[in-house]
Amino acid sequence: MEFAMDISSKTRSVRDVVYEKLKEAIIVGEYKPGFHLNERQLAEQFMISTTPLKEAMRRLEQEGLIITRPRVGSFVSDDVMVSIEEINLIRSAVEGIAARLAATKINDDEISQLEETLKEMERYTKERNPEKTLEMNAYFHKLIAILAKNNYVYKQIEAIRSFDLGPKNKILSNPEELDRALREHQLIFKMISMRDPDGAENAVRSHIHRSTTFILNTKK
Amino acid sequence: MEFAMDISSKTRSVRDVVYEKLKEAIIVGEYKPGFHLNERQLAEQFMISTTPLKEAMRRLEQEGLIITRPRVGSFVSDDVMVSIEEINLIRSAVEGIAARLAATKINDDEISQLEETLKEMERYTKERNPEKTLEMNAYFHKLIAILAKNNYVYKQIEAIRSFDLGPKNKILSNPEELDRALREHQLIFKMISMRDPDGAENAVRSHIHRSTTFILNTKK
DNA sequence: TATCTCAGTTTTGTATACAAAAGTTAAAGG
DNA sequence: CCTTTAACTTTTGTATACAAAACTGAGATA
Repeated sequence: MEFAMDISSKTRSVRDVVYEKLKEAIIVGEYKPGFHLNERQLAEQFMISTTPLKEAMRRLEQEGLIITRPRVGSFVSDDVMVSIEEINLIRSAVEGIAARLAATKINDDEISQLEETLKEMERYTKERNPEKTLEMNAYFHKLIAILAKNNYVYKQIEAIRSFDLGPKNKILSNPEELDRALREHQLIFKMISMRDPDGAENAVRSHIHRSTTFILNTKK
Repeated sequence: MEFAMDISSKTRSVRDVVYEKLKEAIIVGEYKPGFHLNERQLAEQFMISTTPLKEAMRRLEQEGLIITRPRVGSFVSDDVMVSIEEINLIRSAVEGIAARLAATKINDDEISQLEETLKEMERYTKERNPEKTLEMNAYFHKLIAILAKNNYVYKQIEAIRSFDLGPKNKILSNPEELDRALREHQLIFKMISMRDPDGAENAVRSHIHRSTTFILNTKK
């Protein structure tokens, strides 16, 4: 399976690596809200200079994960720990727009490509292979983001997805959930291939919303 | 050269100023899609070093406005010129979520604050003062973004809003449009103050959507 | 006691130097 | 004539040095 828009494999510059490390550390709570990300200290820890560190921090700042007070320092944002529910609200909204755009722009070749992905997902779901199914699940969503043909939308979705670091996968591996998700993905595909923007947006929104509430309810 | 003077502002750092300058230049089309943002060349033009320039570029990269190929350069993204329609789709989706969150979190003091803003907008609308009305319009939307109490959402909305640089204001100064917008804002306020998340989200979405199509239809 | 001042410390902001990768061109070899 | 290769050029990536703003705290003063 080749990923059409894989940007990360070859570009492993220091600034990218440290960006990912810092982001993960913030999201998993290793750096707690309010924590001072001391430039020199971090540079020493990572054994790098401040230049790539600064570049990574500007990206985190742009995402709202850290707040920088000039000449004082960068601090982990107080409301990084927005609930999974809120993050997924935004995700469902933006991915919904992606589906809408994809429905208006998709061509026949791309419909085949999307269908191929769906078929593969169906196969893995019937084989009860949760790992592969979830992998195809992620790719299906990513493909829609690509088919929106709007780099801004794509970037936003990737940024939001990187917040997912929890034990989500175990929950979603529930067989009934996999079947439900498959049916919803089939609906999404149908709407996009029919070039129905409203239908596509709604299908994605309700899918993400339902799947999120499922996770929340299962957790407790 | 012509940019150098503006950097004298002491309150903001060079990296922030140059970020805004570059962003505006990209949005208004001064730097066209595919244009190579040469680090050293730009640094010379702005009469600054490459460090703050790099930091600004990482923010633009994070936003998807430029694409950086390692050791090659940063280039204005090919699809920066997404139509005003697409930008506003995303905006309506994210501001819709902001309204939803605001409806679930708002307290009585904040309802008064929002009402105050609305009343001021009513006054200016009745006085037929388009400039002030639009100013309050912007503030009303911003206040909702703040009341969502989610820094991520706030940041996204601010980032999207910065794309607005067109002759939008003239179109929106149409008296009928101002009246229509006022009624819609009243509905939005009502929904949020009633703590109705669905109603609030729908009200914002349809308001932004209608107002956008009005602009598009008026333009031609 | 409370507040103001000012020097000392901390921390980031910016500039510059150098290293390394990618791109380019032209000559050599088939 | 086309392809390969290797030197050369261009451009970014990273490290380091220094400047400047913000914070801190002790001592003076009202």
